Amino acid sequence: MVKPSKSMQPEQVDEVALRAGRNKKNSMRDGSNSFHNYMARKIAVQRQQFGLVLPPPPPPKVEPRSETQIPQQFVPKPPPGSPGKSSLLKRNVSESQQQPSGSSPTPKKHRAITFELGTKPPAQGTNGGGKRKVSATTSSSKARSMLLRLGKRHGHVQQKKERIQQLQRKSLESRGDGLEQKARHEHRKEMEMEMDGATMDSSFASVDSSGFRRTYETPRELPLARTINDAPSTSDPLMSLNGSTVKDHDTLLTTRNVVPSTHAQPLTTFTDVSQQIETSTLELTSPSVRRNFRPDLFFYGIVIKVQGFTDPDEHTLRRMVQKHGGDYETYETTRVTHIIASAMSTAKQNIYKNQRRPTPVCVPAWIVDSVKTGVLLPHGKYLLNKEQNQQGLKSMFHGNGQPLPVENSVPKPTSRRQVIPEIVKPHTNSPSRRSEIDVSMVESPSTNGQVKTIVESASNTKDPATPIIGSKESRGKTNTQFINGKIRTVGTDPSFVESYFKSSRLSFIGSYKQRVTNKRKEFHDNDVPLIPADAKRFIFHVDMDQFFAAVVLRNYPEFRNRPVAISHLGMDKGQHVPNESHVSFKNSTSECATVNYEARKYGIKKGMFLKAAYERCPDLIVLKYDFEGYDEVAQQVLEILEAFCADPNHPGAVEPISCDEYIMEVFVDASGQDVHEHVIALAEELRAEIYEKTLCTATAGIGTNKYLAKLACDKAKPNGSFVVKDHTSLLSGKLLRDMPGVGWRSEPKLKEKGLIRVDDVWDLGLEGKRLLCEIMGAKNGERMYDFCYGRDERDVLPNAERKTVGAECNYGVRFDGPYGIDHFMMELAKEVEKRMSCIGVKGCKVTLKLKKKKQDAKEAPKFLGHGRCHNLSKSGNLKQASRDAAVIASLGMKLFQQFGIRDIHDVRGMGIVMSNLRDDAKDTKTTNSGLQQWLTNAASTKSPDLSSHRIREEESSLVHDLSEDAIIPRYDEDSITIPTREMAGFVRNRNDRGSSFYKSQYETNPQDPVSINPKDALSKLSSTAVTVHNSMLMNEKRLVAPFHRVNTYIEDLLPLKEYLQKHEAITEGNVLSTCLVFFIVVHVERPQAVRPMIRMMVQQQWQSNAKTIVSILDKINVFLKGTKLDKTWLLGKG
DNA sequence: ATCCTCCCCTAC
DNA sequence: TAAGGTAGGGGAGGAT
Ligand SMILES: Nc1ccn([C@H]2C[C@H](O)[C@@H](COP(=O)(O)OP(=O)(O)OP(=O)(O)O)O2)c(=O)n1
Ligand SMILES: [Mg+2]
Ligand SMILES: [Mg+2]
Ligand SMILES: [Mg+2]
Repeated sequence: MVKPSKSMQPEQVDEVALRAGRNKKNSMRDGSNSFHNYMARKIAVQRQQFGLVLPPPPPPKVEPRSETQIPQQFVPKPPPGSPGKSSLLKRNVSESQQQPSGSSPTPKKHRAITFELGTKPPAQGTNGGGKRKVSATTSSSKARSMLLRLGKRHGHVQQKKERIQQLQRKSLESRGDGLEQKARHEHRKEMEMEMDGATMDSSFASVDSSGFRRTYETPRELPLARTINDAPSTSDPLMSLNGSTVKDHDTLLTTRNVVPSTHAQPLTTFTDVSQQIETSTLELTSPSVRRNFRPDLFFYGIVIKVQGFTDPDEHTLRRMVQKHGGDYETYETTRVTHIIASAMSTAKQNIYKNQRRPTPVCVPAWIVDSVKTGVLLPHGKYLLNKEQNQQGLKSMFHGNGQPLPVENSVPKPTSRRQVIPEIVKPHTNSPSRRSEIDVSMVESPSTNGQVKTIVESASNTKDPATPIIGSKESRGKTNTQFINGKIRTVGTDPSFVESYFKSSRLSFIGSYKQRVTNKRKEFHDNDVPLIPADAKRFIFHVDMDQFFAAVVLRNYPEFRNRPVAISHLGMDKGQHVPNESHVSFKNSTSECATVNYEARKYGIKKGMFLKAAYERCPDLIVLKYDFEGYDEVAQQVLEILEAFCADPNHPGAVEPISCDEYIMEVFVDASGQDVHEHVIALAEELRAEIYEKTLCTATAGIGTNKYLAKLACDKAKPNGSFVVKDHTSLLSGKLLRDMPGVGWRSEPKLKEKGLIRVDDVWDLGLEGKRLLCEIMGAKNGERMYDFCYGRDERDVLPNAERKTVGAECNYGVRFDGPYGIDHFMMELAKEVEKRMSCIGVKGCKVTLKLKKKKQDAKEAPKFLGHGRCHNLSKSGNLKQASRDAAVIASLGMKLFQQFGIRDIHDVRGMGIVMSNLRDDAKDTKTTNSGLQQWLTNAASTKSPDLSSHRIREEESSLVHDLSEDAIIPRYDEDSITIPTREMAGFVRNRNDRGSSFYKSQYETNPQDPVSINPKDALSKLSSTAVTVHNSMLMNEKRLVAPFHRVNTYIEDLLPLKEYLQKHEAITEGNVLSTCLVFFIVVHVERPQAVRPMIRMMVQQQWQSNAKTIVSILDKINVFLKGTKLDKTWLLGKG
């Protein structure tokens, strides 16, 4: 059994094992002692200096089930025998003991490792399929020792292979009966869909549009044996007909996003020229440059290496290139796209020429002229010894080999300008103009035949605007149920939509997160204390128990131990005796939002129809929603958590997930004895406070990442807390269905391939990963695979930027009254307008969502539900950002007509979603530049909101200046040998998308040693900061980098830094200045998270390197014009 | 290669 | 009779 050794993080074990195969050959060969030593020390150093990012030290051998079970005197325990913690625990244990048939008796972990060793495709290389290359580096030496320890297990490889074949056979077989299985699944689906008919018992109804969406949870026990009368045909003639209609409209009304003219950035005088020229010189430019996002970064995607003596010198060239978005390498790496040289021997030139993808060798004038012109000039005419190289290179790099006019150097823009419009015009201008909707168009034009159908079907009400409300009131049954003798629907009740949103629980929980984030923004209360430098990072996942029920039950203590469901049919507030309305439950398709744990014993699930719940438990107590109560409790909980995070003893940040769920990132002092006990104590403190203040119980799960925290929370539920010490035992037996990202659609697909539990993925190793990617998609598959090994790199984002605002209504949509589509549309638009003005945004893009009844669909199983529908959507753009309901509705109607709906009664739901949002404040914002804000905010430890900031030119200049200053070599000439090219950073970064366009195939082994000048090494360190900077600008289109990404880069640099320091090739001062620049230059999502690193360095270095620090600060202060940053800022308060 | 549109899926 | 929303991630496929 491979146990994490003392020096190894438990979480890293799997990673090491995973990478062992990849690095096996090299690491076996790598005998470099210093390298090995370095690696051994790396963890310790990392923890010391950047400790906040690492998982906790290995626990001292953990019993799988010895998790902390804190006594819960202060909260009511679930009633004895309830399916609470103990029984959940039991279930988990039994699951974990279950071995999938055919699995070997070897402990799972071993099997996973040996498998990977045996099956790793050798060609994968160091890039690791998007994995961080640091980890690969980190792993290699550890992997080596690991391999030694594992050596004896090589015999298992063969065994493993047989096992794989066996499994493959199995999966083939199951594919055979997979047909049947699939058919069965389809069958079930159809059955559910057919529950349209009142004939079906619809305990499990709740099926959506395409009949597929279930709103109840974990419907696993759904009986499969039921039958239906007829299987509806899968094709829908009406639909295809409509499809073609839509297409026709499409060509007429195609809408295309057009960058408004106001979008152009204030740039050099070359701006417009450059945009045009870039279009015409595509073959020379990275695709990204084609975007007019930042035309001044015309070197983006270009990576130069300067060879020999040049004029201007290497340094100047580097600066020029980086300033305009390009990059620079001191040595030849795979990233290099162009060699810059004034002279070169023929032999050397031939080397470049004979590469599989020749690297062009250009004269420095290419850079100089490009900068002068402000555009990326074709390098063709700047090739060194042009005549010699022209043939080969031209065909390589110039597509159709169009000869580049020699006189096409500097003043060419003018002559080009005449040519380009002919090419550009038809592509961008005309179609867009046609499609844009004029904002001034406010009148609803939609009174054509189609829409009029509505009115036809209307009852003969003369004045639909003033319906006689409650004419049936005298009957006394319901005051609000009927209107003019008809059931309230979108068609009969003019304010149906408005009141609907007030009563919809799903609308409530769906909009909660945005509501609360918005509220929090107003408070500006993000004063987060500094994080201790030696802090350890934990994620707390806090989820309220049976939330909707718990809140309501505060007013009904007598029902606490009775089965309770929350539904609209619940008894009135204040009423404490269940009335005889039980009879009405028997047929009710009202949904139970949640049920308490007592009711869950009966098998009642969240989202179940009331009639199904009642069937399972006739004693069920049904209570009404209390939305205000939910908001109130949610706010109390949030306040408690935020206060907790503001405590300097354990600072952190809260990300709201929903009204009853929060994720906290907490930095905990790890110097104490038992960290795990410590965090559990913290969690219990929190839970006690939550209960005291809200009388509702919460559950807390703690882990080193989001997934593990969630896992812990699931395990601890209800009313408990749990910290993950050994994630392997926790993951063992875990159903994949219970993983985030796996819902009711994916579950059967996974099952079909034999993937049911995490163990199944373990058994299959990389084959399992392949399957996951195949079923779940590349990204999700990869993520799930990582989850299976307890890995999760998702960042905690307390203030995620909102991208869309929408409102939809798929309930009660029947046009059986005076009000038609246009009214419905306007109601939705008004709702959207309301929501947009709440947060102060406008939008450019309008998306109309439509539910259209399937032709063969019967009446919906749910009362006034939508039944089986086609889900359609169509979008169009406004010329100018707007939130005006009339404008939105107008475009909405246009889009609606494009659907070509024949019968208005087929419409079962509609929604409007606005995107391409722009902040109202944007226009008036003439405040500090982003970098100024960042620095100032960092000084006051407030979280800046720069999420949509675009960097200005002077900011880039500062970045580049600082990065240059960081280079203070100690020895100018001596070179030093770095054990591997990889460590020296000579490997393409996974995020380097820009250079892939050229991907020079200069073959090198990343594990080869390489000799470099320390000065260049440092230059590499600081230029990485610039690389991040440029990459954020071009790829993310925003200034602020996610924390974990920055961390990745830091980790990338660590080995090199360490090595150089160890060999005294650089001074501490060098490192300090470089790192300082790095942190200052790279704008991180939450500056308070990186501040401890800065603090740490400054504290250590102040004595010996005050001069360096002061000079950096001076530069910043000049930039800030007034705001004074001094040592105190770097060191933090006190 | 990248963008855009339309769609599916998931979570609460 | 009841209130099946909301927002984001991601993929396929076509246009550029
Ligand atoms: N299909 C669903 C799922 C949830 N909710 C609402 C009611 C829940 O109370 C609340 C929170 O969802 P949870 O999944 O956290 O469920 P509970 O808090 O009710 O129970 P648990 O103790 O399992 O967390 O969201 C809902 O209305 N409909
Ligand atoms: Mg909950
Ligand atoms: Mg929850
Ligand atoms: Mg799941």
